[in-house]
Amino acid sequence: MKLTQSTCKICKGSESSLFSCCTPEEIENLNLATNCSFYKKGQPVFQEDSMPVGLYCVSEGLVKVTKLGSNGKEQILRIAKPGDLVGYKSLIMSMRYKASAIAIEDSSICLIPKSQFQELLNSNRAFYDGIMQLLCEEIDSAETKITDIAYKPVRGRIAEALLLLNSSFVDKEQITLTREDLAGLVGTVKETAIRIISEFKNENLIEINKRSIKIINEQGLKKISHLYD
Amino acid sequence: MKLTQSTCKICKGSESSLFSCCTPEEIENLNLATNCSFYKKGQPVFQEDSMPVGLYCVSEGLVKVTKLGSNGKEQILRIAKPGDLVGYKSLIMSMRYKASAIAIEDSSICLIPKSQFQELLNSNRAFYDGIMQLLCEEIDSAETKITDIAYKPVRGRIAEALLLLNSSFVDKEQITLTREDLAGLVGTVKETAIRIISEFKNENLIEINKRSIKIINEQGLKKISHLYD
DNA sequence: CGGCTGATTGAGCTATGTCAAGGGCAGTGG
DNA sequence: CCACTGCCCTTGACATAGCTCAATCAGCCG
Repeated sequence: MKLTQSTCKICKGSESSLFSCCTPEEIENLNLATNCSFYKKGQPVFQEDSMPVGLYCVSEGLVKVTKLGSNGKEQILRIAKPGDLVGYKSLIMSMRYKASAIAIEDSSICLIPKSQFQELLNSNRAFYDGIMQLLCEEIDSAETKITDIAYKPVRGRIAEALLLLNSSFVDKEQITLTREDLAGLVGTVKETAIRIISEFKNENLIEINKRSIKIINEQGLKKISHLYD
Repeated sequence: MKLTQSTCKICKGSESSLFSCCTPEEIENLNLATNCSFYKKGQPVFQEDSMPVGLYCVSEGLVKVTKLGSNGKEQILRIAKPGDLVGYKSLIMSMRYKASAIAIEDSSICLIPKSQFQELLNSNRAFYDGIMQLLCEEIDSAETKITDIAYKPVRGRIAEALLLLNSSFVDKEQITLTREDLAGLVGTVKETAIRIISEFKNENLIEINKRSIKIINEQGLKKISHLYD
């Protein structure tokens, strides 16, 4: 994978990015202060219980945000893709991270220093509002996840996760997560995830090349995912 | 239960309340616009999928915020006690409620009209910051809940829930939730919750008078709750 | 070629859900 | 004051989804 030197303009470009509400000068300031680095697949960006020093913005690659559960299993809370911010909650609360972030692909990730972030928060109301929206969305998805994990069978959760992954990463059309990460995402173990994936394959809902999964019957998966609503 | 006519001063009094960062005039304005009503146990305050008209503030009583899961089981996302706000997320996002709120005790609940809420949000930075803190805390607790439900056995989750309930409702020292609500809180079914509660009773961790639960060995429960971390 | 990482598959086991049948207590109405 | 009714709570018996453990396989890289 080739990694270009990132600038915040790139992220501003992505329509989903929060930086779209920043002025050119603000972006320029960010650029000056911001520190982009490269993370190899598997490398941690930050760790649960450490203190945040700034806000991370994924420029290229993919990052999983995980929390350690009982018996050491890891629950994936969300997966951040280019343009996504990571670690803002702990930064806002000025508390230790309650989760870890780990690159699951070779990634380029920028660090916006805490001071810059706070300045933006203070000076740019739209930015502040945007962060608030992000927080609200995160609550929504967390609450949905709670309800799913509590009552929806693994089969339904995997179907749902595949659909979600597919819709978020439209560009690539292939889901390349490790089976173990997929399991962590829906709160089950590797083996169970694998079994269900092969069921889906046998039912012609998905195709598998090498490790990566391609959805070929979206409707079917949707039906399975909502079977129990 | 006797319900007095509420004023926002009451909520302002509770140190946890967000209104403590409001000026006396702001409080006075709220009082004028705010509309307090009484809800009988079991009565809905608002329903999933309806549009928010304002912010609810629990003055007396207890309210559960629930989401319907697969097969119609209800997951309790949180329980709001006097001084707590309910329904701010959907209000901020201007979206339909993603959860319902139901009184689980006879309650007195005030409705702050949407316009008032937004005005406060716009004019009082401390209030805005406070809401943001609330959102962050909610994410934290939701993410913890996800991880717990995914990997911690019911026994541990019930112990945890009892401890949490106990610490939030210090004044009453007794947990009076229905077994079914307790089950909904930790994502299991009534029968399982009941069985585990009787185990706890047999192990002298809790006492039961009538339906209500009193913790008599906090350390023991903590140990069970963290057995699997 | 050997070693490593991840994917698979099989065989059991167990926690937890489901179904069904009481039991107790509180409020209501005669 | 008693019987009735409607909540909850409780317990037992049983079924099964999903977890654990263990063995094997397949691709990949040095």
